[in-house]
This record gives sequence, structure tokens and C-alpha cells, in this order.
Amino acid sequence: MDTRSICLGVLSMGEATGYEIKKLFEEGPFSHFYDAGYGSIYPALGKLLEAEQVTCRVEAQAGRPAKKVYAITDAGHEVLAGALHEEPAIDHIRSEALVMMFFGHKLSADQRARVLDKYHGHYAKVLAGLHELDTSREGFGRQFVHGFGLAIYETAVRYLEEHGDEFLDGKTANDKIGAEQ
Amino acid sequence: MDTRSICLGVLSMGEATGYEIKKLFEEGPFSHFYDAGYGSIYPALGKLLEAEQVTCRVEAQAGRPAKKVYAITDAGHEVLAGALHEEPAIDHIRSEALVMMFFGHKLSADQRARVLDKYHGHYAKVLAGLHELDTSREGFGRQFVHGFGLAIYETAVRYLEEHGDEFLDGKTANDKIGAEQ
DNA sequence: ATAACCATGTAAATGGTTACATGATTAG
DNA sequence: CTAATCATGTAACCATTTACATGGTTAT
Repeated sequence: MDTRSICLGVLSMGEATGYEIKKLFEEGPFSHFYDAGYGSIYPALGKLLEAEQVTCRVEAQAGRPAKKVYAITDAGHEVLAGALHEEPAIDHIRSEALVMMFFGHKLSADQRARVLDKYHGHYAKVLAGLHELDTSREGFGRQFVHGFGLAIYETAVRYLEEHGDEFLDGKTANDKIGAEQ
Repeated sequence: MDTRSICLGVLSMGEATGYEIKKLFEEGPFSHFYDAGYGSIYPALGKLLEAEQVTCRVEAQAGRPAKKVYAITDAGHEVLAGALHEEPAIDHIRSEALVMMFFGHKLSADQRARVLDKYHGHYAKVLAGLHELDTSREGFGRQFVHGFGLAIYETAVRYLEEHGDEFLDGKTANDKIGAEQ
């Protein structure tokens, strides 16, 4: 399940260009559990084309760069089905922001604010994107994953909003209890 | 903020071996937001040693392989402080399981059950590990990040338990509403 | 018996990020 | 006028994963 397989998956929903696929990872229905840049999407599409798992049609556009519209082939559908029946790997999660927050006592107040703010901003933005998606007419898989994303990102944003001050002030839950007593 | 910096961070909390660092990522306080295997930890420690950001002491053990206990140096502390004041990158998240679930309609019932079960098992295991941690005497950063992890992983496990059947049965929320009417 | 744990490491292969390269159109 | 959007791609660099290599002890 590398970028190639995900691209096949996206193309199984309909034709798309590399640029459009990137947007799905940035703002669309994949934004909360997958990311890939142009530097990995374009080479992936190139390899899929070589392997004849996709076809490519060039569309000229007036006053715009030409598009390359990719479509999945029968061979591509087979490879995708195979990839979807492998053992899924454990989620890859790597959060630099959480590492920084973990070592919050080593951060300046400025940096604490910057890190928290950026983190909250990102989660809020992804959450807003999820809210804009309407999956009510989509299949059960998309609905399930969409609901999962909503649940998680809502929890994350709420936590950051409710507990952010403790982090910024450098207060622990203990400090708060002590102050109340 | 690559594996080298995180290793420095871990070592800023006390001496450790590569094996112990790995365990922190697997089961310990980093398990919910970072992972790295031996293949990236050992080389990272090697480079830190070369750069004199850590020292290394070999400890022989009876009936056990010898340990290499690493400790952070002053230079290491400086590099760590610098790394902690950079701009944090956006979280890297890549979930093969969610990709598979997204395409649930292309999965056999067997594979749906396998994927869901593995996913739930992993989240439940990390959550159990988080519950076992007592951060009440730790600094505000660790408490904040621990609380964040608990909130997120509890939400995830609950969602999978409450909505898993819909995914296994291939039913959408719409189908359910329809059945109730 | 068998699996899991302790404990290290390297080499090859894979894969991903970043920087470079181009350039017109449109919205603010 | 400035930034963002549309649209593609490559080359160099960097990081990570996987497979290989070793082997005694302890718990089930």
C-alpha cells in the first residue's frame, strides 16, 4: 500500500489528474489519514502508466497548462483488489508538534504559543474540510471513515481549546487542583 | 526533527540504550505520536555519537548481550534546544487500514473483519498502555500530551466499537434510518 | 518445545522530500 | 500589485524499511 496503490484507489472512483489527486489528500476525503506530495504522486502515476495499470490522455486547455488525465485499466483494478486484501500495516504517525509539546518545559513561552497555535489551526482546518464533505450518498466505507475522522478531529480540536491554556501557562493539572484547594 | 532529535529528547530525560528507546516508542509515552524501528534508532545513535552530542558506555551483563548506554552531552542539549525551537512540520499520518476501509465496498467480508479487528486491537492496545502511564508527577508538557492521547484514542476505540457493525455489515447510516422508518 | 525477550548492528532497496524549472490566469 | 491557482515534472538528497546475522535466557 504505497502511493501507487492509493492513486489506483482514487482513480477507481473516476478519472483524475495528478494535481487533482494531490488536492484530495490536502483538502478532500483523504486529508485526515493520508498525505503525499507532487514529488511522490507524479512518479507514482508514471510507474502505473508504465505498468499499464492506468491510461493517460492529454487535454490541452486555453490559457492553462495542459492536463494529463489518468484512468484506471482492468489490470489496475486487479492490482488494486490485491493490494486491498493484504495485511494492513500499523498506522504511521509522526507528530513533531507533539514531540515539542512533550518537552514543553524546554520551550520558550513564544515557541509554546507558536506550536500550539499552528497545531490547533491545522486540526481546525482539516475538521472544517471534513464538515464540508457530504458523504450521505456515498458507500458505507466512505461514511465509516468520514465519521471516524469527524470523531477524532472534533476531539482533538476540543482538547486543544479546553486545555491549551494549561500548556501555555506551564501549569499542570496538579497545579490547578492545588489552586482550587 | 528527525529520529536523531527525538533520541536526544529521550536521552535528556536520562540515560538509555537503543533497545530501551525503541520500547518507549512501542509502549511508552511516545507510542501514540511517534514510531521508529531499530533500523533508524541505531544509526541515529551512531551519528549522535560521532557528532559528540551523546556519549556511550558499554555495560557487560551476565547471560545477556552487552548494553550500550547512551547519555546526552552539553552539545547535545544545545542541539536539542535548537531543534525544539524550529517550526514544527505538519503531522505525518498514513493509515493503510483507513484507506482499505474507505474502499470497503471492494473488500470481502473476511477482509473487512480482519482489517477492522486489527485496527481496533492496535488502538485498544495503545490506549491500555496510555492508561497504565501515571503522568501526575510529570511536567506540564508530558501531562498535556498524555491527556491529548487519551482523549483521541478513547474516541477512536469508542467509534470503532459503536460503528464497527455498520462497516462489517456493509450498511450505511442511511440504511439504518431507512430500516427504522 | 516454543515463543518471547534481551540486545546489537549493517547493507541493500525502497520511498519520500526538497529544490529546481516554467509560466499564464485570476482573485483580492 | 500580489498572492494564489492551475499544471507538470526531474534530480539530488535524505530517511526509512526490510532482510540478514547472532544467540543465550526466561516464561508458558
